[in-house]
Amino acid sequence: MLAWASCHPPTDPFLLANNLPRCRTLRDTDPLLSRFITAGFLRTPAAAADLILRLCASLDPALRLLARRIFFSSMVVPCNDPFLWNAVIKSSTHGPAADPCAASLAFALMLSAGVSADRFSFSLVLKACSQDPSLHAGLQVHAVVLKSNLATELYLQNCLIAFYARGGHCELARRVFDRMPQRDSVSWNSIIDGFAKNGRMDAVEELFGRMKDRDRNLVTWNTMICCYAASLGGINHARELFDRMPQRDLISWNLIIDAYAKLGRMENAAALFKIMPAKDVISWTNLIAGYMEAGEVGLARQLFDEMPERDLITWNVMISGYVKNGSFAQALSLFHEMKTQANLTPDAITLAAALSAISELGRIYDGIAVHDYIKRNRLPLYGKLGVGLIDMYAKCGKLEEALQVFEASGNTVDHWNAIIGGLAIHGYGKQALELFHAMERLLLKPDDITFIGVLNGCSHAGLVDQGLKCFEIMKKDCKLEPKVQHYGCMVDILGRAGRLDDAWKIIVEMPMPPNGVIWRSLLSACRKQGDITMGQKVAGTLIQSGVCDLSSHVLLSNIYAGSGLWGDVRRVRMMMRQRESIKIPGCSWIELGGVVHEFVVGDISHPLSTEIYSLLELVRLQLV
DNA sequence: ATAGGGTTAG
Repeated sequence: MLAWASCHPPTDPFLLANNLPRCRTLRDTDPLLSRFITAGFLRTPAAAADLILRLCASLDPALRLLARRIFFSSMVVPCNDPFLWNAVIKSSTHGPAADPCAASLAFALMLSAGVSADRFSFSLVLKACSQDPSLHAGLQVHAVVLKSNLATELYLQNCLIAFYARGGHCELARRVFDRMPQRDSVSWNSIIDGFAKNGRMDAVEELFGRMKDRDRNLVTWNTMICCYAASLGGINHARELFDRMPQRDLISWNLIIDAYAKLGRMENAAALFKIMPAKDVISWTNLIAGYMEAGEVGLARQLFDEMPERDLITWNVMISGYVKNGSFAQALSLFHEMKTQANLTPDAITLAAALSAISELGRIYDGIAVHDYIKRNRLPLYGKLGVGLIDMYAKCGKLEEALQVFEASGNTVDHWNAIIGGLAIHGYGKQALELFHAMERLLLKPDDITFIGVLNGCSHAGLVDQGLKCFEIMKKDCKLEPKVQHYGCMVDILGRAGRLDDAWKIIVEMPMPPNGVIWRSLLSACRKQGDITMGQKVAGTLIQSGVCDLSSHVLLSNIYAGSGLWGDVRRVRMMMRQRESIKIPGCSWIELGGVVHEFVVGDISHPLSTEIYSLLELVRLQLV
């Protein structure tokens, strides 16, 4: 418990807070707390209550945490007024430093302190409970509602419907709804939205049909547009509703335009965008996202430059849009522009997009800078950020660092996939396999991406039996249907081991048509084994199926060359010339002294090529 | 930052 401190005329708490370096953790706020005490903010319970209220409303997470700490350690309980309790609960429910557990805890403490909860307390704590996937806390709050004298209030019934609907328990929401003596628009809208979000269109239609026309308001119509837009083939129905509704607001327009954009129907989206009466940042951002998804990077950029204001989501859409379309350099330059010019703080989505651009470009120093930023700001690694970091370090060849991040971050399948895949592409097949078995021991369910990594690792490390075994585990134990990539890995594994007939068998027996990559993988195995008969058989099939391209010709001619069949080499070369194929050279990069050099395979004119080749040779020797 | 709530859009 805090002692009530001696008096001093209170000044502004935010002036005191601003004079300290930015608080990031509860510990950082300790000096601030002692200054609050000496300044007299905790002189009386009333003064303390005032301070807590102000801190709870702050946008600084550390200050909100401090408020809760002062509140709980001093037990400022002003008679039976729930006002202060509600402020504390709200500070843990909304905005920065949101913490559903703290909200439920405050609510429970409130009840045990003998303060009876009011309508605000219930609605706040129910909102906090809906973040928790388990129903436990929420069901208990429901019981407290029923025992209180507020059980019959329409407003609280609506809160309960929203709580159950948000958690996906629409049948329970329906039970509350059905037992209500009277309902208003909010009740109807909440229950409809609950069913809509769970794909229960049958219930949505039934409920909407039963609604009286005077109960249907703008929110109802917008909710209906939203759920038809999200359901398969529902766009025309959504448009019908949009045209039929009595009046439309900005949300209605944004919903219908976004529905078209999500389907890639950009001409419809753009037409409506042009005629809408007012546009906000969401309208612009949705249209940009649609163009990015459709691969129209230029049009997206044009809109981005044209729009009056951009927020964090706009920048995120642009940066991840560039990444999706393979424009990694543009993604990175926009990322830097965002920090320097837009004065916005990147969030986990921005950083994850930036990391994937960085790993594609191999810009390890940018990657380390992002990692430092994440560490400085204590951003959690359990989501996409951890995965992005592991992937970035692995793709840049820094496997030690990748493993370190892996150990420090969350343990979702995606984290495991990133590290297993990273080890695999660098030839550490044994380690990839070990991690795969560790995953099994932890009863973590591998997915199809996991197996691409594992099989890839077996292929690179020549682990034939283990590869075959994993393929069986995938089908039998995990009940996963192998995709064309998995069959490709198997062809690779068998081909490298010289089991060309088995590889051939995989290709002809797989349930989907083989692609060019898979044939070329076998063809290149034929070249390595010097198996002309199989090589010709494969090449023949390739040419017949029309997926034959230049690299297949090159492989075939190499097979002949390897066996000294120079006549056949000439024949293939002739075929290549006849098709007037243009050689698309292989391209790679390497980093020397912090500068990334792009170079083209076979391009002797590159000033660094000699150096690069000797370096690559060194790397290869070290790996052996 | 300056006193609280239930339904709709990225």
